[in-house]
Amino acid sequence: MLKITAREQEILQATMDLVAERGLLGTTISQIAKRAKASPGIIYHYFESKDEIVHKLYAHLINSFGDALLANVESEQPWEDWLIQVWLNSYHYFVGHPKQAVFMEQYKNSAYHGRVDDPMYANTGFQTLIDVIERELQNGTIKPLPLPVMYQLTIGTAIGLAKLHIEGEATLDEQMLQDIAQSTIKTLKIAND
Amino acid sequence: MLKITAREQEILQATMDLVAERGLLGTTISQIAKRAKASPGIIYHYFESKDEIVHKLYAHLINSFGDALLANVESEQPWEDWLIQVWLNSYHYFVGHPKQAVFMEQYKNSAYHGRVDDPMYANTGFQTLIDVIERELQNGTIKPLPLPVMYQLTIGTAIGLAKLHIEGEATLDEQMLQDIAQSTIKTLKIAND
Amino acid sequence: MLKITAREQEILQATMDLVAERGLLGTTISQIAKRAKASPGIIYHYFESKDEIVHKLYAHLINSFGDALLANVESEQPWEDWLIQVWLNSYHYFVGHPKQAVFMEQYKNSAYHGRVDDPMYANTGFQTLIDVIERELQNGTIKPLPLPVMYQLTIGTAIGLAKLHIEGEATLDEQMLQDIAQSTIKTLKIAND
Amino acid sequence: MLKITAREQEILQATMDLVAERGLLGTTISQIAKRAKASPGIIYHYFESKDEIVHKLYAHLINSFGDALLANVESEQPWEDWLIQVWLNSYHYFVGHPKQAVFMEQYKNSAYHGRVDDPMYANTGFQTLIDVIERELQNGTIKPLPLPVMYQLTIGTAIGLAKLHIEGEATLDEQMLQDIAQSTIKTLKIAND
DNA sequence: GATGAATGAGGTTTCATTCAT
DNA sequence: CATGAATGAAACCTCATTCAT
Repeated sequence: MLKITAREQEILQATMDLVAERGLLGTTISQIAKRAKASPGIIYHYFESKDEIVHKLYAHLINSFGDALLANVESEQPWEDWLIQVWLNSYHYFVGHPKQAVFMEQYKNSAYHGRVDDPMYANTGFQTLIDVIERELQNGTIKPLPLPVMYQLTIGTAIGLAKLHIEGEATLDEQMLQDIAQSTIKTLKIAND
Repeated sequence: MLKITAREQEILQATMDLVAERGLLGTTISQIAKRAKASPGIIYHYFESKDEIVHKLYAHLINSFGDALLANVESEQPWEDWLIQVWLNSYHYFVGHPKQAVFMEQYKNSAYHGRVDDPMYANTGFQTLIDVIERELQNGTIKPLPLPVMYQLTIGTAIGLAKLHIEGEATLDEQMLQDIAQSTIKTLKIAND
Repeated sequence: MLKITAREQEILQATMDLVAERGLLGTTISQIAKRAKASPGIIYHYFESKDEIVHKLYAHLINSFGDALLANVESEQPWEDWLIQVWLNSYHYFVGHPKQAVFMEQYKNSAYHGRVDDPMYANTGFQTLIDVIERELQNGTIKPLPLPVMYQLTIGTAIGLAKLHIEGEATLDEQMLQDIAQSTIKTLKIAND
Repeated sequence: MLKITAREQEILQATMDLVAERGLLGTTISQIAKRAKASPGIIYHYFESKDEIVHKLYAHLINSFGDALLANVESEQPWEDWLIQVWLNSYHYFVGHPKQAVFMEQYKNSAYHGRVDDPMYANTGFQTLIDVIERELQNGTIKPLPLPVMYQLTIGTAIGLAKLHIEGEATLDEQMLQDIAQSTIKTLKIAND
């Protein structure tokens, strides 16, 4: 786990806020400095480049998201209930953290993404998710789909819906969410009747 | 429908290729000119600005995608089969047109998007899709969800999976696709047993 | 005297109109072509360059102004009355030809001016004016001032006032004009009492 | 009164020099940078745009000219003598500051002028001049002419003559100047005999 | 005569990064 | 640690001029 000083934290925070407002390329080092009440020069004392700021911020947010995935889930739950809770956690995380959502989306659609390993897979939250899925694959309870496909069919859908909420295009009540979560998880399940 | 000359077509094509390679902001007018075997100046004979190129290209691709949505679908089919076919069409369109997919994704996550009306809703393919959904909403066969939510749960999922394919992260055989398509459509359906 | 074809006349007219609207450097060959219902290419059949258009237009307008100077003046008049009439002619010419006024002002404050001989001195109207002044200089009725100074003190003032009218900053009735004309001419006169 | 740093002063100075040599539109940011021994980029650290440089320079020069108007004038003088002194000040200011004269002329005949309030009227020198004129208007000693007309008939004439001097077309000795100044001021005066 | 697509140098402006203080 | 002036490459865009048709 990276150590992050308070000053670095302020810089990352300023970056996230600005990217949420103006996009990744609309955000300049000068703006970050001003927002973080710092000078452009000092930014380079804490970070090597704009790239490093962006990558570290992404890694930071991925960690934060990974932790949120496991909130309120208990390992003794049946796997379907467990996954539904993770699904809901994804949705609520992004709805409750719109700036993070915008930043991550910007990141993934930028020249930054793909140039370094995605730190998502180094996160404990995701690892736990992967572990559960692989266990159930071996138990023969879920369809033998590639992991990214499963991720897309579940968390991907939750995030997509959260983005609709953020953009004000559609809001869902808790009942509907539960219903949709159940349906999407069921897509993975091997029908046994 | 806009008339597009051969020269304009070449410029749009060059733009799409480059954006697929380097992203929207990584693509410059000079590069477009060089790729289209033209001079930077002449670009502005055909288009008013880089913005206009990008918007027109997006509108063009949306049209192309909208047309593809309705390929091989017949109006007499039961709506579930109809939608499944549209779902599969979405998937295959993006798998078969990866550059288009990358461009459209870049566009939606850029400062360009949202500054003009999304031409998606003016397209016949999408209109037909919307008509079918609204008809079934009135027939009481599908859940009363906001349209964007339905779009996300169906076409959104198809596109997400196609992107995985494009990025080489996961490939699905036709059998799996059919299965997933059926499951995602079923998410919309009101359970009647 | 230059021969000017109808087509050339149209181009010069379009140029003057546009310069009056947008300034000398705000006027492009393309705009001139469009306004003259021609193509950019054909402009270069009639003129060597934008410079030539501008210079020829200026020469043309200077001629026109020079002719206007002598309207309604009769050689038998006393020289003061003669000059007053010329003064008024100057004023009324510019008030009645605001586009010409704007163009000539733009021209004189541009890189164009000074690079070629000012065609003003080759014009019959101005020559007559100069002749009258030099005759009176020899008659000892007017002060021995350099010609440009006399021009400035008389016609220069008239033009300056006409510009105020054109810009809507001040209008003068005929009575006032007469009065001012008389006063400015008197400035030249040697006091003989 | 705006604070202007030494660096800003250098940039404005370079701009004025270049405009005097090549005109307003013939002067580029690169040239200004080079003349001010700076890089093009740093210009934008001090000014928002080329426009801002031009407007600020004009405002600065107007102030300087306004101050010069009142040099050596004493409020106890009869108004005619007072105005004659102001007239001579105008003339000598422009003769002694030819670059300023060229710049201001360029400015007034450009697209820059008229887009912002003319700072001339916010200057104490001009205000004092206007005050004196309005006072005498009420005293009934000068003709009821619009202010711009009076300005043209007096200061406008002085500036016009100064320009002749700058362009090397005509020089006037102090005696002639006094004489001309007296005559032009007399044009304003109501004849009382 | 006439068209209008094409060129390419050059304009203004932006911004990640450096460095003297 | 901290500042912010400075750099300079590169972006978008304009436009006088040419030339194949």
